[in-house]
Amino acid sequence: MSYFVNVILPIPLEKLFTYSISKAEAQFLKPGMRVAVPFGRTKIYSALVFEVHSTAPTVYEAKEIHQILDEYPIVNPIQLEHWSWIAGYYMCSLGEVFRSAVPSAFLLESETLIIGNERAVFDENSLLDDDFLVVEALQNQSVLKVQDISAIVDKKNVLPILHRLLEKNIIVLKEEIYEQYRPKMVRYVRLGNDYSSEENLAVLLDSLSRAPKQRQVVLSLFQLQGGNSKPIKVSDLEKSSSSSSAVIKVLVEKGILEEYFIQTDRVVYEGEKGNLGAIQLNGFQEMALKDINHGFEEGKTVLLHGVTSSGKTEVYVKLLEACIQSGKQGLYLLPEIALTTQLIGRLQSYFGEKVSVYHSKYNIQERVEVWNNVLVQKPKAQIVIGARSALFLPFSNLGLIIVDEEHEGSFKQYDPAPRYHARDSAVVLGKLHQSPVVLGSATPSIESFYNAQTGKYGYASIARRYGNVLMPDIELVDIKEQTRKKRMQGHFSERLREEITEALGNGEQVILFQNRRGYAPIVECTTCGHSPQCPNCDVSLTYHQFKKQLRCHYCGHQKLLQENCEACGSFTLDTKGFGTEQVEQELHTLFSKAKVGRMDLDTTRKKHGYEKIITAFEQQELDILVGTQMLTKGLDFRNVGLVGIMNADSLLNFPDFRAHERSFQLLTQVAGRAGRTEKRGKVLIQTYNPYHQILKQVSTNDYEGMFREQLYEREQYHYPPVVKIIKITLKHKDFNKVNDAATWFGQSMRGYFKDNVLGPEFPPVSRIRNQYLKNILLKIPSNQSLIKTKNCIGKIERSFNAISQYKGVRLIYNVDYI
DNA sequence: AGCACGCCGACT
DNA sequence: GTCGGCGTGCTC
Repeated sequence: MSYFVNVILPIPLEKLFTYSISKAEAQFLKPGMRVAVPFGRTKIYSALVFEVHSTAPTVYEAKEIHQILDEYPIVNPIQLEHWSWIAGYYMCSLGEVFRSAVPSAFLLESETLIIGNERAVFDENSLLDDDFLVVEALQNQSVLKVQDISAIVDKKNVLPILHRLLEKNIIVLKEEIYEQYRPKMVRYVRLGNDYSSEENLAVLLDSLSRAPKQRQVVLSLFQLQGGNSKPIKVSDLEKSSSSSSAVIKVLVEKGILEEYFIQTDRVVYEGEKGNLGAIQLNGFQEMALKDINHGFEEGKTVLLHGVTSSGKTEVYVKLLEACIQSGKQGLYLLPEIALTTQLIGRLQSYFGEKVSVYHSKYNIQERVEVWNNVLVQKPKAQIVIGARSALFLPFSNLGLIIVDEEHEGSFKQYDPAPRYHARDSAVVLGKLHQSPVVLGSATPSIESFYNAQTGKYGYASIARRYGNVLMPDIELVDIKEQTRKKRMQGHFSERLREEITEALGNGEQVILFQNRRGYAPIVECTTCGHSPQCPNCDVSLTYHQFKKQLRCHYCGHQKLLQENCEACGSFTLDTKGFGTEQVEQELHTLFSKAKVGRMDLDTTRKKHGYEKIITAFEQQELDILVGTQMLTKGLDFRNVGLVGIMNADSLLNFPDFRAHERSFQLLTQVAGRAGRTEKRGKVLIQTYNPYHQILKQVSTNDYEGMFREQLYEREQYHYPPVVKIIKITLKHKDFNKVNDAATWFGQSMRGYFKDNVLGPEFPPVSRIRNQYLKNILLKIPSNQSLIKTKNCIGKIERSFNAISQYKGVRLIYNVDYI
């Protein structure tokens, strides 16, 4: 009998691949273990075992696996089931889910190594120049990588060289896969065995009298040890003896010191022990908790709708407490940007070292550690707080999933596939684990609130702010009128200036929100009207004053701003629109004494940039903080008396059916940053259109009014949650090809789905990185089968792929597009 | 997705 | 003449 495995490869191919294995391997291998397999002519990939069987493939000969990479499954059956659901629902391959679900360190790829053949006999003079360079390099270094060769000969394509050398038997190739994860080993030292007794030590110190540095090190070691036998890190010793590693190295070589290694965790929590159960819920929170548990009993996902600053976190803590007391694992999902030190710190102070954190700013090594801790159910990973990808950790015993800020669009992955929504995938994961799920928000998404209204989800609410702090007082400022009366200074209305002055006078801090980074989104020549465009994308370049640069926010292209117009040469350049940089600059002139900070992608790109700004603001080193929507998320500043929204219209006029919902959420969330203590906070919203319905609803905090109105509109025009939508994007560098292909695809779709197909239509930015885009939107009414619909799209795709003139046009499916 | 193979312009 | 460009087809 022969044995086979079907494996998932981390590539966007629909099928599983079959490899042959020995009987022993068949007995050892389990689904969820990784194997290295040869793929194509040269590559070796890490693949994940999906099933072990003994049915030989009929139309091809299965290759043998290269090696087994795991001793036990790193992915469990529940995950595989969850992945299958994601692949099916979001229309992508299992391989794509695999690729984004596991830490990249698990996905080893092979690298071709070039090794010199020592026994080769050849005439050096017969070699070409390039070949000779390689041979020469191999004499110094026994192993070379392909990119090394490429650097040596300064050519991109080194295959011909390798071919020639291979033919002459001068080199051998080897495919090597690397385990990327290395446990972190910390170097420790102790005194060598010969010197353990006191007399010997005296002798030793004597003998070192002429080597003061070394003597100092030995003395320091003693001090550090302080009588007990705890291990001493080399790095600590270096520090306390203020000597170099060279000195220690000499001592080790002399045998006076002995070094040894201990494997340690990269991710360690260094705080106080958790003080479980120390929190006391107020009546409103208590009610919400009861409602949530009631929903859980009915087996429902529960929406927790609590106004900003109502103390949802405490309710989560109570839920998590119950979860870990029953010995289960808890998962707390947050949007990436809301994963602040503030919140993590709070959770850790409740749960101590039972909390692990998992998000994209962690390096791959740290992620592997969290993964492994969850896999073996270590207590230190009993609660995981993380961004959307934490959903993929190998939980086997989930007892609770919290999705906080559930309305956040960033829970939906946009690119690459799988384009999954972490909130919805979490609900499915909860079902698989029979674990309850709570979705929390101050401004629930229309979808979730709709689900709560229709009884699909349970509902709990906290309508009061914690400590009975009043909701902020929201005032709309008509900047059209202000402009007419010439009361504007830069982008600041008279009211805003007054309020800022007052707040600063009271020693309060101010947050100003402008949802656009850079100085100005458009630079325009007032003589000829020309404005610099991105060469790769169909957008104007944004001016960043800091480096006098023009930048494309889509592809990252940048160049220096010239002083005169690049089209007509005149010096009459002007800017249109404004971003955070400009607000910051205006503040410097208007409030020259205030210390101003800016928080946007440009100032937080570095690993700790974000934290630095937040800490500076928290510790009141800054008076005014200007920022983009980053500052709406989960930040809790005590001393903010005023929040100003520089321009609400840019949000409201966004060409999308969710624009109003999103504006309401964003504005309410920013407003929520104001006045989190006894004093009532003030919010000023500057707008050209103060009578806009959404702004009124924001100012009266009328979520339900907003919901009713939006739902009515979506029922009228058929948008979610009344229908499901799939956005299909066609992408190619040739404009006409995309156009024709999209027309064909749209027509085929219309053949099946009639008026439920919208487009094809060019998106607002129709070319990104030199690729043209065109979208088709499919609406799926609730009574239409999703599976049948997707099968049907699949059929159209197959016909499409058979048309040679559309070859190379990429199809991108985005289910539940946000 | 990679990556090989194959065919075509522009330079050492 | 080679070098490197991209189109095409396949991967157990």
